[in-house]
Amino acid sequence: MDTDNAVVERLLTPAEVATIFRVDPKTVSRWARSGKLNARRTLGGHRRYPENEIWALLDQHQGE
Amino acid sequence: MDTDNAVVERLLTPAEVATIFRVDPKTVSRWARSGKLNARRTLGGHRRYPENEIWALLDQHQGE
DNA sequence: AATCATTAGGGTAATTGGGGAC
DNA sequence: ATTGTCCCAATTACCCTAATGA
Repeated sequence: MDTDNAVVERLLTPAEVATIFRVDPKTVSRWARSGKLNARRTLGGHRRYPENEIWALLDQHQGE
Repeated sequence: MDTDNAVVERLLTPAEVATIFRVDPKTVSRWARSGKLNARRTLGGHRRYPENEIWALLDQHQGE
């Protein structure tokens, strides 16, 4: 298994992003819908968020 | 000289697909059973997924 | 042959999306 | 203007056993 260990962007669930920012998961969805947050979709329509983007946004809003 | 380098579709295991979409392997099985995902079968009945299709679906559901 | 991780099933909790409203 | 909460339907996660894969 794992024939080709390509670097795939790791995705976070809405709940995980919500925990990181200390907000409600619904708020995370609002961010995504308003374009503030980039998101992939599962085939069922649930959102998955690129981990590196989340951390980048966290750092970016530091010290404000 | 590339005598017999036919383009063979690379197959991914359920666990690999699950990792890519950040879902449970069972969810991938449900996608296959509902026709959302194309799948081949091992002789024992386990599913294998064409890699190309997986990446295409992941990219396709980008945005919004 | 024997071990151990993975998968297919099926059932039942938990999460998520969407919509609007407060 | 942003966030949290409530509702509902759909999707997904976790539980188990038996079979397959390696």
